[in-house]
Amino acid sequence: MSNRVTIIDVAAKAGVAISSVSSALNNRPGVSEDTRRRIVAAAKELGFVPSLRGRSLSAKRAFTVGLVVHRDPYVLESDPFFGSFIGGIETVLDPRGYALILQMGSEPVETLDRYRTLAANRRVDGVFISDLGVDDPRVPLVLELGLPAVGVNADPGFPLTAVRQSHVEGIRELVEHLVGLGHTRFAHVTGPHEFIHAGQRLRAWSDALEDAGLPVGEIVEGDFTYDGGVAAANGLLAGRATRDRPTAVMCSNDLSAIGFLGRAGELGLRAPDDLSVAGFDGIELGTYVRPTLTTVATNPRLLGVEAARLLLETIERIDGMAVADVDIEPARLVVRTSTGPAPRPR
Amino acid sequence: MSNRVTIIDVAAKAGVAISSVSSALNNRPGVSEDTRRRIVAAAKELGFVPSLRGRSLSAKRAFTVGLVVHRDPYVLESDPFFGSFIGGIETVLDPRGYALILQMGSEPVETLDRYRTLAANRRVDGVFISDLGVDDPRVPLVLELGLPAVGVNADPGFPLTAVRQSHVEGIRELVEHLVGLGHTRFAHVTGPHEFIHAGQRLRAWSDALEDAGLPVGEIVEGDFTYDGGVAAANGLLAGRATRDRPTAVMCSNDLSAIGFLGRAGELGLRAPDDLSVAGFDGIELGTYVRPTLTTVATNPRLLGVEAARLLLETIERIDGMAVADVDIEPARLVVRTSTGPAPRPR
DNA sequence: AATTGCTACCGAAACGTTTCGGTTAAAGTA
DNA sequence: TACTTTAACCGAAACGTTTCGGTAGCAATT
Repeated sequence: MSNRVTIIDVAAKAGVAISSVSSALNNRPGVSEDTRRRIVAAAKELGFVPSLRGRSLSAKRAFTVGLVVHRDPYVLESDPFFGSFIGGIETVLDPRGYALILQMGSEPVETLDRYRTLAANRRVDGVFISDLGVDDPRVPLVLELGLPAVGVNADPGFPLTAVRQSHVEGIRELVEHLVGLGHTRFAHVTGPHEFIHAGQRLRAWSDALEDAGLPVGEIVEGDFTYDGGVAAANGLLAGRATRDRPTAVMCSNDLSAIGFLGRAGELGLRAPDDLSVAGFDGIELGTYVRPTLTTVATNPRLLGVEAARLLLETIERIDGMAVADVDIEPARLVVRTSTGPAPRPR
Repeated sequence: MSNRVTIIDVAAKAGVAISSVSSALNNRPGVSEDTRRRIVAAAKELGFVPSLRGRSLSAKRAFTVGLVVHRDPYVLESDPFFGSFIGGIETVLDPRGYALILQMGSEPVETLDRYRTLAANRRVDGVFISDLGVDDPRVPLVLELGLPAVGVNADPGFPLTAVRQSHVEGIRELVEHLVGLGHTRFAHVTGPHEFIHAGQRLRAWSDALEDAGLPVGEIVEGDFTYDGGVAAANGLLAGRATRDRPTAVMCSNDLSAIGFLGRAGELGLRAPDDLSVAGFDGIELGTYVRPTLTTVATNPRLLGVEAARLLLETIERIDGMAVADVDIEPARLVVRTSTGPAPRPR
């Protein structure tokens, strides 16, 4: 209601030109220490906060970055990734005067349109691209739009700056863990094949098993949901003789592993005695369910922190040079109680 | 890179003044149908999109609203509310040219600061206030700041516009359901007492039982987490004689109910035979766990839709009049398999 | 004493809209 | 014909910054 105090008010109060106020408050040279102090005092006294709108127009920047998530509502609901990822982003954005615009598109096309509008009216200075798909259309789009962007967990050769957390070490550790426990019959429940990280996890799993000289075993496609884990358990376990069942199963994420375990229990198969099951993600829920879930724990918060850092760097880059990728520490195996020695053949 | 096309370019192309372009494109009167068509054609041909920044400065509006969530990371992680709530908000915001700024504060004080900064540099035109606490400090803050705001599931007498989904019908239905099954020993696991909705649910539960002429039974404080449910089960079930245990338990949310059920199972108590357990929320996970979870299903998406509608109405209100509250259809009982007939005393 | 160089400061333009008062020309009235 | 009304259109101000070119004043140089 009371009209906002502007730079003009500060200039009047300090008895200087508005350009001097601007210079003083932004630590630009060309203003004496004396008047700088006077200006700062006046600004403080008046409670001056520079208008983002004025600054935006002048600087040709929105001081805002965007995240468009495109997921099934349910997957999003129960996915711990975004909460922490966004939390991490925030810790970087906030002190630097940026804010995050979040949009959701259920359909991929819809998502693309969101990016387009975001770019068209310059609502954001840059965007995050998470949940990368194979041949993700958002990549050529942001390139065409000239919109600064950072990819999350991109494959090598990604044409934009990317932040990554390697899956391979942790999954290799998991395989070694299972092999060490004497398992020989493996299975892998993937995520939807259109996401590149589903493929990355499968590949790490297969490679590690091959390197160990063991058969890769069965591979069934899941969908990252609890129900997908249930379905996979039905396919891999139900109505099979003991000797035909895998004894060590990795699910592509924790939620589906928990679903898998639940269904296995109903079928009379208890982990870790009858079979071993591991997930991927490291969600908190995995520490509460029984058996507690062996998993490969990622760090979405740190991923968010680094992604935000990279994006701001890309945006504020004066020259057109690309910003170097960042790899955070790899995801690591966390052994809990859902994995154990391979059952003795009787 | 190619410089953005502005209203000036459109005016030049159409051979009119920029004010005419503005009038034409915003459907203001004072421009003939003929030139309007010419202007629209020119704008389209040039691919003109009005600059949000220019518009913002001129209109003294950010065309942005804010949501600041303040929750434990873990609660947020596994809480299905925000995904759907935000999804609902988006469907309203997007067609009206608004966007959502999401911020997270883990500490309550931090959250307050976020609101303050958001308001100070006028980054948003209004905010949502969700997860209302008792004597929530955000309420006096936004009132003091003159920041348009909408509260979610506020108690009666709330000084701001609010959107609500009543709990009482659904919880009453739940009580009737349990009473009809012959239960007589009840217990309730609350949410953290600092949230008003935890109190609202408890009150509805107690009132319904009282109205049925039955003892309210034990009440233990939970925290909305899986682990909180586990702890509550320990307190209510472990080491007790059958006749001292409650046979019907409502947990204040689904996640803690699932934790409760998990721990009960470990203690050798199976739902629905040995006891009945119900939750509140209606999360998808409840349909997958065994037994499937009886619950009172809310509609966070619709809540988001209506909250956004109300907020935009409040913002665009010319007169200072308050916008009327909205009540969406009450949360309803969904009976699944975690509740059943009271166990026969032997 | 005249010239140069530098610092501190100022004024105005630019960013891209919307809005408001004013001007023109056509149409209507006496 | 002379006057008023009205619609269509225009120009400029306003929104609140930053930036850039310019000027005044002073010390240093010749």
